[in-house]
Amino acid sequence: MSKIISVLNESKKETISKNAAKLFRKKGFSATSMRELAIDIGVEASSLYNHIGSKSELLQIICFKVANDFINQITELEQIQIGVTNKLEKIIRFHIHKMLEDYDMVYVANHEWKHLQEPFLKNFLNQRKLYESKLIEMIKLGISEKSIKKLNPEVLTFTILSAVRGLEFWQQHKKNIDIGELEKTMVSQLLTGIIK
Amino acid sequence: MSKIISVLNESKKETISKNAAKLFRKKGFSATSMRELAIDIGVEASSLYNHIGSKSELLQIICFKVANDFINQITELEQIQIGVTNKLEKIIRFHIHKMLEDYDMVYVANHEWKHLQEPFLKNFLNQRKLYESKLIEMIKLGISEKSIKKLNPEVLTFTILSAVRGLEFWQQHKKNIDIGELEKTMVSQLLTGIIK
DNA sequence: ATTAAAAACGAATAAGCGTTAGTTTTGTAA
DNA sequence: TTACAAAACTAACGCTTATTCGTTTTTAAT
Repeated sequence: MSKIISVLNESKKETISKNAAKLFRKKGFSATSMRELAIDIGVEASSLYNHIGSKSELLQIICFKVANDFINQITELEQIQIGVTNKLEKIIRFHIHKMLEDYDMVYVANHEWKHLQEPFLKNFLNQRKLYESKLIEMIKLGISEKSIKKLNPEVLTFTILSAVRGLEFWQQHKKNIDIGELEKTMVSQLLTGIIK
Repeated sequence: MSKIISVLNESKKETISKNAAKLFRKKGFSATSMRELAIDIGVEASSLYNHIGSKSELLQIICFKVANDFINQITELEQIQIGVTNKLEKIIRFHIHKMLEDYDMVYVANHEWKHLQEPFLKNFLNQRKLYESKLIEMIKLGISEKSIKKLNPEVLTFTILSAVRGLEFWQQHKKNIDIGELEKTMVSQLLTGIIK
């Protein structure tokens, strides 16, 4: 019928991936069919296979794109010579912006990674673990420098990660909550608490 | 072949539901087949339908069981005459214990509710919204009483909820992290922050 | 031992799935 | 205009899905 329409400088594979991310987020990976995806793009399901290898590949593209973005950011941040507290603030803000810019993909990477096939599943979990351990090390450093309270570093890390990964809620409250206020509140809450 | 084995005072429907929760958590609702569930229970798939109405009903049972538990807890808490800060601490601890006791069900209610069919989907989201708004009201009260910092109450609420909903991580770190330490750390972190 | 209900079974159904094959259309460059 | 490649199409494959049906087995009470 029609052709796959890509915006400037975007490959057809990218177009398909972004549409897939939208559907995977809304309906879940397993509950999304290639025929649905095809309808959204305006093409027959079989035509998609001129551009992609499999449904599973789409999930891989999404998950590893997100994983790489976060790994790259925290790796850059490790080089910079600023205090641990400042680094944590930057990480929180990065998560907020990422969730704003690439909502579908970040959501899918957070929620649908379990449907990755081996060896990609193991690979993804390693990336995730790497990110977590970098963050844990940061917090341990902060504790030894006495800028962070002496509490369990793993729990501190996972609580921050859970909080920022849960930023999906913000998509439903976009209209009522300004992003600047969102950032300010979350940074303040996670770093200095909520009690006066 | 064999029969569905139920432990004391547990109906067969409950046995099936708990096994379903375990599978839904591990593989997701859509990726779990009734045949797999039947194998886990030790029976043919068709036999399950002597006890349940549909696969969808299993998800309903799980989601609303969890929703009711949380609604009941916060409703009880509303009656009690203690400070807002104390209430928040109790809520955080309740989430931790719930995640410990009913991990599979809580996980499924948090992650697989989108596969509920109408009108159950709307109903569930209403329950969720009710819970959230009760929590928001609590925090607003705390702000007006000046026991809580004057920050956006919705963001404060969703950050706390995200943090406690993300408690799944703890299941993978059971061995390394004591539950008492977990509670102490999270309560301290969410209420008074991490910066010294 | 007889009977009735509960719960198991195997087989079948219709629908949907990801994917492939073969063919036709479309776009592009010579 | 011709030729070639890219990308669309239709049709079909083999498989899995939730669920239903009719029947048989098991359980429990008389």
